[in-house]
Amino acid sequence: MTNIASGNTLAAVASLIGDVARANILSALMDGRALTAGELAWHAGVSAQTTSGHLAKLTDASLIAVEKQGRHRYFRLSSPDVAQAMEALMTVAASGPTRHRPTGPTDTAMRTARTCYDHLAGKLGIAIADALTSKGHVVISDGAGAVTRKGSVFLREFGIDLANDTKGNRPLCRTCLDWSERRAHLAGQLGAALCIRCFDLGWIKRTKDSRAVAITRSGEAGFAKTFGIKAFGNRALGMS
Amino acid sequence: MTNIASGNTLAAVASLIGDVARANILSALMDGRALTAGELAWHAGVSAQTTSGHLAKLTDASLIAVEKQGRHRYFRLSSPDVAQAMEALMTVAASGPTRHRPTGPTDTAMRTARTCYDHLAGKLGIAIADALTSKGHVVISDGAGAVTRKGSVFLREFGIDLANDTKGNRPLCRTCLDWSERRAHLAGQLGAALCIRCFDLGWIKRTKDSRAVAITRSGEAGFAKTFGIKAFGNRALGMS
DNA sequence: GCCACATTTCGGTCTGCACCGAACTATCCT
DNA sequence: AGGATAGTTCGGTGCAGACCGAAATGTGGC
Repeated sequence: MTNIASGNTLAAVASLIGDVARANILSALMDGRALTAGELAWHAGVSAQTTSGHLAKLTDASLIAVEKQGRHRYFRLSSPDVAQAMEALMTVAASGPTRHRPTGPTDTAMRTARTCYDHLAGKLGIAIADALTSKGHVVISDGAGAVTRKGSVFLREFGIDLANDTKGNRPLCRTCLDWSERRAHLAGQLGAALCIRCFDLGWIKRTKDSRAVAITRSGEAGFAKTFGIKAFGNRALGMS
Repeated sequence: MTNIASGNTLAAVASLIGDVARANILSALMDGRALTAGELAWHAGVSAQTTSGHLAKLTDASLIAVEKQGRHRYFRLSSPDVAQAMEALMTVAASGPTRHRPTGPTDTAMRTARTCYDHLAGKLGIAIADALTSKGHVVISDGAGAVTRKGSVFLREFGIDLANDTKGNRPLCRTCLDWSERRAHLAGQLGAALCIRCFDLGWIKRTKDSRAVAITRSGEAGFAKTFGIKAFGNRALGMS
């Protein structure tokens, strides 16, 4: 019983995430959007009353934030910190002993391409990271990434302009360990910008009731042409 | 109830961390060392029998790993992933609504300087990161850090040699958000190397029963001379 | 004003599990 | 061998909290 401060409230937070219904709620919010209590009840798999209680607890602890809009209440993750904690827990969960992990259709879609709070993850996210790395546009090591000079030019052409710092150092970005692939993909400013750009270009579309994203026809062409990534959909995702 | 895979086992892991006794156990292991079941029982604040049960659960889930040595069983965190998840949870806990966070003497020591798995955290960790940043030895942004060319030279002189990658890109390092200071400090390869070097130089020493580290007399002189960090101990930590 | 829908509050049930006392196994020491 | 120390297993107790039914509050549409 050394430090009360860390052990105590740390347990409280983990305990909140440690309930299946609440974990499902938080997972559903992992794409960064805000959902209503009703939608979250559906995701949680429990009744509306029970969900209400869960949402109150999560809000109290500031894991999620509310915004009232008419007769709906929209809930979202209160900060990227929460998303990062969730991702870290998923990584631990995925690296643990392989329980019978049911690989349903939704699961397959999730593994192919999904949003991870504000950036892309899954096979697509990793393929993009690999493509940028192998062409020398970004350098990744030790859980971090940096955009090279060459990369800055490439990204600007693609429609992304990242701010250099005052001394002209190349912009850095966070990497995020993918729980499904156990590989690093791009998060941080760059990851968010890439994700937004792909949505804007119509290369990917959100799917209903899931964080999985679908790759459109033009997306298939675009990813192949710009990043050299081919073979989407049900087939394995690879690079040229 | 969309994805069973993520929601399910994620909750199991979080639930394990979400018990006060187990959270204390994991916290005690956060300095990367291996402790015996008895020591962990003391940290957990519960009886040996109860602790044994907790340790079995944590081991089953691969959150911790055991090593038998005579009549002792040494437990340690099974991977840096677990440490990262813990750190992420602490960050969320610290950013939440300020409960009466008891600021005892141990707590003060923890805030001043402590190990965070394999690197330094607390005021000291941040002061080092600040010092290296302000002198242009490392660049930090977006949850990542990079060592500059100038920084490589400085570190080599200090006794740390980090491997450049094949293309001669400067080594990157992970940063870790400090739950007590809400600032970034250096983790990853660089953070670990710095920590080891400071121990080797005798600038810091481990304290009994805590992750807090004590700054030695020679450490005070060394940190001031090499990094320009002054005013340790009970006084506030600052930079010249 | 009235109905439909979204969400919360209340009350009560029931399960899960953290906890300890006591007894048991294993290892080291002399 | 005998005693001490480290750790586990077993059995029983008690509390916390997740869950739902029913009813209340709030909000928008007609």
